[in-house]
Amino acid sequence: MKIRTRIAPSPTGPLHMGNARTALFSYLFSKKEGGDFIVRVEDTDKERSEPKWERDALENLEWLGLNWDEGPTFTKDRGSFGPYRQSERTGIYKEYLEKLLKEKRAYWCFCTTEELDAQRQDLVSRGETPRYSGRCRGLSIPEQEKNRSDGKSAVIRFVIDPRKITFKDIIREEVSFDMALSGDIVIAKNMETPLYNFTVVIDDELMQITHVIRGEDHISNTPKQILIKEALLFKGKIQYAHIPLLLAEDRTKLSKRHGDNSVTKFREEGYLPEAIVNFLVLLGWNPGGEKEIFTLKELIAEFSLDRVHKGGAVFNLQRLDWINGFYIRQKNTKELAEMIVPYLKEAGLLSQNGEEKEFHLHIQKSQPYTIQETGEGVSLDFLADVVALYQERLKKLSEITQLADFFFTKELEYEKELLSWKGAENTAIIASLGRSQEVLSSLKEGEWKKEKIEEMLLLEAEAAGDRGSLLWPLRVSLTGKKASAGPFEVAAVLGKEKTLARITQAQEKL
RNA sequence: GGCCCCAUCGUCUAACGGCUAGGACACAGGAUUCUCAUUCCUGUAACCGGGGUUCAAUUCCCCGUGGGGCCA
Repeated sequence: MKIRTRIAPSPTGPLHMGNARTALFSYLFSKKEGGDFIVRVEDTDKERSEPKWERDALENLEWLGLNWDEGPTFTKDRGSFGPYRQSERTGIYKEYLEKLLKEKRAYWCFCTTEELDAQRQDLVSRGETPRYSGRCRGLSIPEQEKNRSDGKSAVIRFVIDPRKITFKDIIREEVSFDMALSGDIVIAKNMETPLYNFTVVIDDELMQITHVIRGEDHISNTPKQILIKEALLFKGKIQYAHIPLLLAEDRTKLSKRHGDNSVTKFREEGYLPEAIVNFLVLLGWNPGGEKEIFTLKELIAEFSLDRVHKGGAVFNLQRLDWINGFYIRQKNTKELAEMIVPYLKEAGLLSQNGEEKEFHLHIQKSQPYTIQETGEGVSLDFLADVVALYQERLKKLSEITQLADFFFTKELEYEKELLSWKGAENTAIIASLGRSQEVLSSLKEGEWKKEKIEEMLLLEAEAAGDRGSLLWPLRVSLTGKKASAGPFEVAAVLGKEKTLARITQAQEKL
């Protein structure tokens, strides 16, 4: 039988990292077994569900590379299991609701909030578990009908069989719950508004889901769902795997309370999808060996639920940063150049031809970008040269604007004291910059290459005895920064004219 | 409060009765170096506690303790 797993995001907010990890585990498990991965949108909560959040979920799953075989916007084959939005399945749920009602496995409950509170208080005061008393269960169908036609507000409750339910969890072995401790649960607000524990059972059955892989926070819902499934006489065999939770620094479940953990936010900050996938999969799963860098493809081959942990895992940003930096270093610079364009644009450093003002129009095709401040046209190759200098320094793409802004500005702003190497006086600095200028001026246009620049400057620097006395002021004059890429490569990318101009500007500051 | 789950360095984890308890991130030191980063060395750092079982327990069992989740 074909393995079928699903991820069931509810579009009431952005897809977050916890959802993404659950989706990843589900995806990897099904793909490893040659099965199908399904996206089902759980949008029964009409007030809080919004199309934009569905879009957010689908876009991010796609961005992470977790391509689904069936889902609301795409279906591989005939799509006989759709629709994939719960809001489009109310007719289906209604049938099953009617069936349960007719067979008295469910009933209308007319208890008011006040009455329920009172019942609860009573049980608590006697030291018992607060749960629904079952008061409305005895109502005959005509009584129920009468109450309803009287317009009394009501919900539909499912009769919980007070048995011990034991199920096998792939990760936790046997788990059991004594359902005698649970009252009858609400499965629908009305015929058109079924609730989670009910819809999930129907959808998993009808969509022929074989493995439910979800967060541990759902483990206590499982016995309820099993009871509903039995009441509906569903035949599908479902295996459960409750994966450990993603935790924040304070070791509680990662949530909005801990800040924005949406996938979109990480994407916008410049985390790479392969880094996020690699990072998330190692939270709760380990491959057995000491290898820790994995592509999605490798993960499909190696993933196994047997090696999933039971305890929750803290979401450790430093480790994500390290993995992300690693993947950034693997990219070729052309690719990276394209990836940093949005950040440079966002920061107002760069614009793209044809997108804005008409003064861009005369710029050549080979120079599709324009430096905002100077109006100069630049090529992708130029951006590749820039990003190459910072490739090994980037933890995330967004950092490029802070690190390499000096390539995109007319005037550098920095304190003149920064030019001083080991407390050197102004006259010494001016002289040092003068020597750099002299050396660099002597280079012909064709010689303006990093290697040649380095060779010539190093010669001069060695003569000075202390390299820093020459190189530090030079580097600061070009970048305006305490920390940056080296002066040779910066000069090479900057070009002769700008390099010399910046050295002069530095001297004038002193 | 009830039920359920969990427990190895700060963090992610390896170990499936016998090892100086391994790796990675982070941190500290060093090498390279004008700075930062990369890279390469080195170091600090963990078996929650108590009982069993066993020749031998991080590992198996029980009880605590601690943490978490769900329901209310």
